[in-house]
Amino acid sequence: MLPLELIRKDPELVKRAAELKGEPAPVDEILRLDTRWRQATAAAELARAEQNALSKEFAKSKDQSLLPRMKRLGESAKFHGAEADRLRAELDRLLLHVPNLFHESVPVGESEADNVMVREWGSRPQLGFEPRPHYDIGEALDIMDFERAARVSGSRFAFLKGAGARLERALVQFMLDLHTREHGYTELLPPFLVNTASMLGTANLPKFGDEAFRVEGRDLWLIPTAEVPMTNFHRDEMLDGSQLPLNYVAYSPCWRSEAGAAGKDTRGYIRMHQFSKVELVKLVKPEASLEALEELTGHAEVVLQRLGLHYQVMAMCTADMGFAQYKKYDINAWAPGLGRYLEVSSCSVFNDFQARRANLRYRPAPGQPPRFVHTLNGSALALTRTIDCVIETYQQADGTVAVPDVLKPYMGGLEYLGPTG
RNA sequence: GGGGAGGUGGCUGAGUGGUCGAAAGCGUCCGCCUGCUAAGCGGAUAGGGGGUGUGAAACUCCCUCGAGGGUUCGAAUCCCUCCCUUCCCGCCA
Repeated sequence: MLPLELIRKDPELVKRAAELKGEPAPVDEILRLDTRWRQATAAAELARAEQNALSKEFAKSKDQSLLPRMKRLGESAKFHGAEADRLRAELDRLLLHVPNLFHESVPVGESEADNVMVREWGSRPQLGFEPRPHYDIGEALDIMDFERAARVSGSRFAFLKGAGARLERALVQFMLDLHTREHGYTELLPPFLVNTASMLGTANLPKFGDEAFRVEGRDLWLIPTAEVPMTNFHRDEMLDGSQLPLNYVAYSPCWRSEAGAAGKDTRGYIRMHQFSKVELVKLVKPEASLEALEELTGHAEVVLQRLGLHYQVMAMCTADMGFAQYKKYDINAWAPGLGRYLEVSSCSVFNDFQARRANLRYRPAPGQPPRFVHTLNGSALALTRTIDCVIETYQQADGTVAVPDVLKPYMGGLEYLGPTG
């Protein structure tokens, strides 16, 4: 959420940013409501001030003749106050629909095609034979099962089996160990269901409710990402400046309805209603947030480097960036069998956009007024697509899949995923 | 699910109708004292919003004691609903 003062002071800036992001922003409506709200507030406060003054007098003098006036003032304050509350509620509702600004370094663009590659690591491997997609390999080795998953749950679900299930577990373990031991993150195992307030805090609501699954009859949502419980971990707290930055890593399943993706990535282990992810979240001081984004992105990249997977880091352009992000990098890893890059990570900085919604504050130093923290998050990594890239990159001519060196300790020393695996 | 207790500032915790945004303590900051540190002494210290206004300030008013509603001229305090925490009982992986 953007501060109302900013919208008042520079509505054109807010409008322009929203336009470039391709998001509607009810700026003019907000300005109109703001004016009316302030008028109603002034009227209510005037009446209440007078009422308070008389009330003090009455407490001392018990002068009964004051009562009728006090009663009238009370009614007036109530009347204007109710109007002010109504306008403010509408104002707050609209404020939740105003997208975040973006950093000046974000490329202006109209579509995915305008994203800018900022670096790449490795190169497309030459396998010396026709590479197969992960779903063919997975089914041939009997480590991925889409048919039974469709029967048990529906489309966009999968079973992993045997060495496939173990591979995902190994990857999770490897990522968590890397980030906790080498990158200084504290591990959380968060709740996988959260309430509406948390979804609002990270800006998954009100705009993206269609994307999430909701528990019927309860105020609970299946998390679309661990970012939601993680970023809300310190909701409504007053942090001490000396505690920052806070770095958290968590494994969780993620659930998404994929409402807008009908017909897209229907084949394979790519776009699932449920997928596993290792997520990084940082709470930092405002002046440190852009640097923290680079650091966070780097931490995600290390995972791919250790796995020996070729990838590109893309700076998202305005149109591809989304409602809440201030700046965002996607990391796309190469899947030789599919012959395309898969988005395995998305790393974003939100500035104080989420912090305002979730009331994440810190006191820079004793005696100083509180400030909002800046929040960041990034996948490191999404397991589905990482597994695809591992399988497709390490596939052998004989149909087996070599286990990357870093994963061998997590796979009980297993060298190859084979039919017996 | 049944019954009890409770949710107050950065923290602990008092406060059952007006003089309470709120005692006291802790923490923190400033000053004094001390060769230095500790101790001691004095002072300061919640958040949010509106108005006037400035380079910053300053002044002033309003709101906020878990959330929402009600009673009252007036609510942290009384009533209702909900949420959360905790204890006992029941159920249960």
